[in-house]
Amino acid sequence: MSEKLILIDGHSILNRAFFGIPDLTNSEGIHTNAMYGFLNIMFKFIDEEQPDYLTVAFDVSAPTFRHETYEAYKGTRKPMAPELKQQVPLIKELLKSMNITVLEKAGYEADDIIGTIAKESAAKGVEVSVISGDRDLLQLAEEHIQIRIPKTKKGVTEVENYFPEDVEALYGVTPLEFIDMKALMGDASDNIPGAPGVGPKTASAIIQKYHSIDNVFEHLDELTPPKARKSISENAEQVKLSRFLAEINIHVPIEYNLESAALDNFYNPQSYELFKRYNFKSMLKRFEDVDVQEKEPDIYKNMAVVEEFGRAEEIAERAAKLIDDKSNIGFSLIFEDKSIYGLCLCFSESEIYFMPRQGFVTEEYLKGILKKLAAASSANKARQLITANLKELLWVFDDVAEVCQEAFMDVSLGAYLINPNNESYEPDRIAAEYLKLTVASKAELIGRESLNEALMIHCDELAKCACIAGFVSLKAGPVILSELENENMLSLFEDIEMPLLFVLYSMEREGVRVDKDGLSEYGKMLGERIEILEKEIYSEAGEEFNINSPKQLGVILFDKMKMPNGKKTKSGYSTAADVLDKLAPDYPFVKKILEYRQLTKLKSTYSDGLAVYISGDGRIHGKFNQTITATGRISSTEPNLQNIPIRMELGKQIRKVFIPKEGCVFLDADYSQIELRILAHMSKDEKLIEAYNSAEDIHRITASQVFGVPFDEVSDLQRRNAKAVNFGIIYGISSFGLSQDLSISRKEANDYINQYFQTYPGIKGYIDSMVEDAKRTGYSLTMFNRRRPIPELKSSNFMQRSFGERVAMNAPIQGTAADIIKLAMIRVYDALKEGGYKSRLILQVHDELLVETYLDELDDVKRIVTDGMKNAVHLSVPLEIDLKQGKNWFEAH
DNA sequence: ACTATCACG
DNA sequence: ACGTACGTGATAGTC
Repeated sequence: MSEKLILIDGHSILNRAFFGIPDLTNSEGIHTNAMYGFLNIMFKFIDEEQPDYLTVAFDVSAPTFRHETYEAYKGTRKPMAPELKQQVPLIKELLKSMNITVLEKAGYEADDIIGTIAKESAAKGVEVSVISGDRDLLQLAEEHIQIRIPKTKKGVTEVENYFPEDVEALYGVTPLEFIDMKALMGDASDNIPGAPGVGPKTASAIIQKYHSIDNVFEHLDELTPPKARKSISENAEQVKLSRFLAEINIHVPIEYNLESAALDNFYNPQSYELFKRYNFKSMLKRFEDVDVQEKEPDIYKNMAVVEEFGRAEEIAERAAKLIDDKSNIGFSLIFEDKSIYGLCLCFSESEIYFMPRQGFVTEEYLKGILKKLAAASSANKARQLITANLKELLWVFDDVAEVCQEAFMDVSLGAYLINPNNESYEPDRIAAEYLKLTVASKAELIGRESLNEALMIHCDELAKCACIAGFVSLKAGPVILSELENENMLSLFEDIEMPLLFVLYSMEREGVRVDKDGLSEYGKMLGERIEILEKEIYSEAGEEFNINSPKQLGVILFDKMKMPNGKKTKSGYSTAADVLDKLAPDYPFVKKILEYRQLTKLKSTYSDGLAVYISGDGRIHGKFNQTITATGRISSTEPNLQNIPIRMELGKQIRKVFIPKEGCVFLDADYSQIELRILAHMSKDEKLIEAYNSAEDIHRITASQVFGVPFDEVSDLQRRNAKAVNFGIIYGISSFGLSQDLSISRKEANDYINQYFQTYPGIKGYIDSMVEDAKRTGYSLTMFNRRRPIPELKSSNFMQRSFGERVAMNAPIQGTAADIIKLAMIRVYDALKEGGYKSRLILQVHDELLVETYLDELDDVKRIVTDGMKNAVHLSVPLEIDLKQGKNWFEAH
């Protein structure tokens, strides 16, 4: 069995990966997609071929040229995108850390190095695979050298393999003749000019006949077709130059020791660090068998699992003393549902204690320790108890935490404020970002087993997990706080987000009552209608198919029934509602599809979907997530209670099953056009401010002013258009988007926008300055200093950059609205608590609050909600709300 | 795991 | 010339 060598054309594969993989960024903002794609391709070939040797060749970054005129060609090349450029040195570093031979040589291209080594090695009897993204290298193919070109099609990587016979089969010429062929046909991607007008077909035919460029020139007179003859003779110099450029130099004077390119210890602590840093999660499992954990901090060495009750007592005492001394304590709880499995208290790097529940150390005991510390720290108002994901663990605290709010600091929440774009704010991510420390994630330590099982199997892992969280919280807490202070976000953190955490917890705990029977009846009704529709659809289609499958539906509509293509295609036909809407007037069948879609959506997502979340108390306790959105809004999951139907009549009916408990009514209040009012305020446009101060109907008055008609004479169409422009402004206006929304031409849309800006000159200036500021600083800011970094603004990609600009216009407005309703929620929550009311805030839907209100408190609560919302902040326009009450959510909204 | 679709603000 | 409105989450189908 002969030995195997894989040679990789570094830049070519990196380039392919860059354009083939969507943009990825790690927590430091480093782009990683090209590296990720490169490694994927590399691993694929290594896994498949199991080579003995591996070498990657790169061009030297300084421009190299072999010929005077060559410089000119290079010069016309587009500069490399900065997102790709920054990854070039990083991938080299990464490969070197894996002990992979990386070659580059000034004055020579990667092609030349690869050619030289491939020929040399093949001569020694080694089987060589050359991996490249383009076909330049086909000329190297010979008996023991194959060229392998990976191509990504529809997400699947296919490889084209070329031995000499494959080259001949495809081009009709030998690999060496391929050079001559290329000299004629040129190669735009490699800046080889060739003879204009001569394409692959002609070039192949000519070379098949004459075999070389020299011979071509000798027989120039007899060359056919005449067009090619003319082009080649007129561009003789250029063709000769092309011949020169196309040929790979296989005599590069480079020292290459095959033995040192042997595969050796890819997976080591150093490369592990880099894989973690770049967040190549799926590849980390390749490190499994290797002991790479050594480089982790001394957390494990310094942690102590406390087995004796007496020792636990000492630690509790020491903790109390530290709180008195105004020191911080990092802590974490291991818990599931409401039961505690252990508590970690971390006082310093060398004092990390984990107290598992056992013997005299009962759940109550552990809870008691925390409660005492919370009470003491609360009195200091110093947020000395630091942890991650505080809201989740409030469930095991009973109500104590709520009265000790100022005892706590949540590092996850702080890290979210500093950069809300991150995927998660778990301890491992916080350690990486703020402590430059690699620690194991919870998933790595205990996987996705339930804690009960984890406890039996990996007690150690559980302790490690707790200690990491405690340690990271203690260490990262002050770092995050000082960062918040530097960015003037301390007030946002302490006065809005931390208090809100307790409000959200209370809302989760209260939940919302749902009429289970009503819900199942609603589902049954839907089911019956779905069944009828289904039969009709099958009979009209002439066959049974899965209506829910866009693929199958597309075939039925556009192939079988020959409806005009909605043209929107990506992986087949688009069957989205806006496409079907256009077909519906002409095809009753499409109307049925749309209705079927609507009904099945309601049944699966809402009727059946909600039912499984009703708990024993007859209520749904959804989660309100505080660290998800980039703009500062909260999000709702398990289930999502922020997208319960309301726009369509049938869907809206489901709100009738959301009911208050006995003796209560729902009080529902929503802000009226809060985002537009914020726009008026922040832009300081006097005309807009005056408009909103004088009228209720914002869209109508906008129409009146923009189109210059009296308020009472605004037509419905004018109002609709004005409304669309208003929304457009908030979303980050573009004539295309507006034209799409209103189904008008881009030009008309542009006219509307210009008219709007003319009417309100302050708005134009405002949104321009928002974009400008964001471009300068790299982030946008809300009224309350909430920031959103917008890295897209620096992108070299037009589409991404435009997206960044729209985000820069939208984020301050949407974010300020989020700030304001958060303030309102805190005000309402505090007022209810301080007044000793039993009524509770239970839902928030971005600009709407729902309060389960006791009848005897109704008047007071109305006042509290109205005041809490309207006076959350004072803008230069009033904040109006619509307040309604009802015996269910349908009535109340 | 990813895509298409659709529910809400 | 590029190809789009901003922000979310759940479900079903497909790979």
